Amino acid sequence: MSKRARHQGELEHQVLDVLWDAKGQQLGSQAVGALNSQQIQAAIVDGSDLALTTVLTVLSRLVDKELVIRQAGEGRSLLFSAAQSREQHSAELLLKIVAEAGNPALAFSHFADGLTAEDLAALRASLGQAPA
Amino acid sequence: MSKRARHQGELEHQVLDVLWDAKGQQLGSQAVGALNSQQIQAAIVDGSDLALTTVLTVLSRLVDKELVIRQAGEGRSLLFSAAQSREQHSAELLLKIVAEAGNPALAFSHFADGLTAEDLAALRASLGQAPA
DNA sequence: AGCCCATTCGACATCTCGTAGAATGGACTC
DNA sequence: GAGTCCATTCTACGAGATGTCGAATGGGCT
Repeated sequence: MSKRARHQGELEHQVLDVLWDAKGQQLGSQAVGALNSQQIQAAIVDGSDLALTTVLTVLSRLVDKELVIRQAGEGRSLLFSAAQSREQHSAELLLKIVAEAGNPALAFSHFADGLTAEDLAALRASLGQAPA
Repeated sequence: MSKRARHQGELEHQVLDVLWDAKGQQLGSQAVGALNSQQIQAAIVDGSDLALTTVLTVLSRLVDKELVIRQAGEGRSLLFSAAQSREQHSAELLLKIVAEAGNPALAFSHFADGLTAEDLAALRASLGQAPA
């Protein structure tokens, strides 16, 4: 049964990725990127086919963490969708780290040093500064 | 014995904090903020006194993660020090998140929205001096 | 009512982390 | 050189998080 597994949180992350991608390309349906369990199962790139129950277990754990929203769909099926966009989630993590940083200013300077020119420009832009 | 503990990674974080503080106030000794196990044990604010072996176990785990550096000290004692400053560590985490963010620009704008005015100013300042 | 299938429950394995006693080994003493 | 002392290392166990499912449930449909 147990198939030498991925790193910690890997599967949960993969599921979130699927949901985030779905949310990203919403086609107009009012249900923003909501997918059912089999669609999620199918979308997980992981070579080995995971049991549907495995996907569902992960999904319910993500719901507990409030990272995924579960809503009723057609018949007795359920639809899952990411609670936030991938970027909102990233921003939340970013903020959490800044909150724990002893000296934000110093952390920011190291951070800026490590960013690519492209990302740096994007950051400046989002801060409302002229890019140059 | 087991004192139903802290959250995940709490102790490791406390130990890192001690080491980071030590690194911050280096007094001139060439050994940059290096402390021995008992100094670290004593510095951990945690009300309950942890066994020295507990501190050592955590320390070796941190060494494995390359977050702490272990060097020989007086006699058979060992000295431990943080591999990076608290802020460098924060910056690394920040960069890792940005690397995983699908759309950095979008993530940055959400990030900026959540920052306090103070942190926002600090971020602007650190970007201001960045090379173009 | 009976069958089907989506969902939920319950389980077990592994890994991480907290926590620490027992064992080991080098340094120092006599 | 043997004995002692103490820092370090080994080994271990409990709990929580996560991966992974098979079995049990339950609602809807024929």
